[in-house]
Amino acid sequence: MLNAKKRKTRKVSKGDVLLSSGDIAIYGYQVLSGCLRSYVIDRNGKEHILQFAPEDWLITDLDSAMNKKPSAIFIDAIEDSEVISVRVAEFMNFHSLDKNTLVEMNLKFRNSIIASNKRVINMLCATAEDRYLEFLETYPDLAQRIPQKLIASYIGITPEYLSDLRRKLANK
Amino acid sequence: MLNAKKRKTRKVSKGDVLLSSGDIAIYGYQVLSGCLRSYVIDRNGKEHILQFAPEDWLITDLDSAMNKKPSAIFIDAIEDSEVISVRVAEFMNFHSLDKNTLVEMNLKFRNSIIASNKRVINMLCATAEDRYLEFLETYPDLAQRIPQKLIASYIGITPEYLSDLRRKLANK
DNA sequence: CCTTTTTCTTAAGGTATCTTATTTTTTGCC
DNA sequence: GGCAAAAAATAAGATACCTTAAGAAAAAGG
Repeated sequence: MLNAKKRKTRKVSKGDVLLSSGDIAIYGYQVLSGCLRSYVIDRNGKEHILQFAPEDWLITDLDSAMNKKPSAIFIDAIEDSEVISVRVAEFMNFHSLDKNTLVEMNLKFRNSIIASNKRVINMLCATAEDRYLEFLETYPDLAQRIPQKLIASYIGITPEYLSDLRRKLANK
Repeated sequence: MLNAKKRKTRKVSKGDVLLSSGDIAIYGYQVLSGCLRSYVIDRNGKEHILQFAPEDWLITDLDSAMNKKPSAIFIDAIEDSEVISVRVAEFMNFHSLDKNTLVEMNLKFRNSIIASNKRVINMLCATAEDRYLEFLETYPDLAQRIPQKLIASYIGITPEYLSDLRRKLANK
C-alpha cells in the first residue's frame, strides 16, 4: 500500500503514545511487529478500545487526518513495536496517485468498512459472553499476549465482569 | 458516483424487501426519495437496524456483494421510495474504472468508515439517553417521519425503554 | 531474588435495561 | 367516520452488567 517516498520506519516502546486526543492526526501507522491500539476516553474517564493493530494492521484516525480536526482518540503501543509511519494527508491526495494505488486503497477501505460494520452488528446483537468468545476466535494470538483488562475494554465490559464470565465458562 | 450504464431507477412501496438475509447482494441502492433501512435479526428473533437511508444515502451489503457470500442483513423500504439500483460487483471491478471514479469511490468509502467508526464509539461510550438525543440531532427530519420503535431498534434499546426515556426527558 | 506494581479474582449491592402484559393512543383503510 | 391494526405508554418483576472494595496472583523492575 505504501510507496517509498512516504515511508519512515520507527521503533516504539510499550506505552509510547503516537496520537493523543485533541491533536490532529498526521500519521497513520502500519505495524511490522508488536501491537498498537486505539482508544477513546469517555466523559467518566473510562477507556474504550476501538481497535487492536498487531502485525500487518494499519491504524490511524481518518476523520482527524482528513478533516484536519482534533482527534477524539488516542493511539499507543501495548507492546514494544516497529511501525511504518505514513503521512496520511499526502497519501490521501488522490490526484497525485496512480491508478494501481487507488485500486489498492479502495480494497483497504472496503475491508475496513466491512470490519467496522461487523463490529456494529456484533455489538447490537451479541451478549458480552458471545463477544468474548468471538474475540477469542478472531484473535487467538492476542488473547495470550495482552492483559485481560484490554480485552474487556475492547468488548465493552468491565474487567471484573469478564473475570466472572471466564469463571462461568470454565465451569461448563 | 454512478455512470449511466449501471443505473436503473425503480419505485418501491413501503414494506418492499430489496435484500433478504441469505441472499447474495447484487445491487446497492441510492435513495432519491423516501427511506430505506438495513437491519439484522438476532438469534432471539429481534431486529436491529444498522442504517437508515433517506434521500441521497446509499445502502447495500458490501461484504455480501464483494465476497459473494450470503448476506446476514435485510434491506427494505420504510416509506414509499424511489431508488437507483447499482450493480455492485460490476461497479467494483476496479480495473475497468477510470481514475476519477476511483477517486470518488475512495471518498465515499472514507466517509463510510468515518461514520461507522463514530457509531462504534457512540455505542461504546454513550448511554441510551445520549444515543437518543444524538439521533435527534443527527436526523431531526427522520424522527418525525418514522415510528419510535424503529428509532429504538437503531439506538439499540427496546421500544418500551425508549418510551420511558422520553417521559423522563419530558419531565425535566 | 525480592519488592513494587499491575493484573486477576471474588463478592455484595446497585443500576440500566429487558420482558411480559395491559391499556391507551394513533394510524391506516374501506 | 368508524373499525381494525399498529404503535405508544405504563407498570411490575427479572437479569445483565456495573461499582466498589478487598485479597490473591502474576509480572516487572532494580
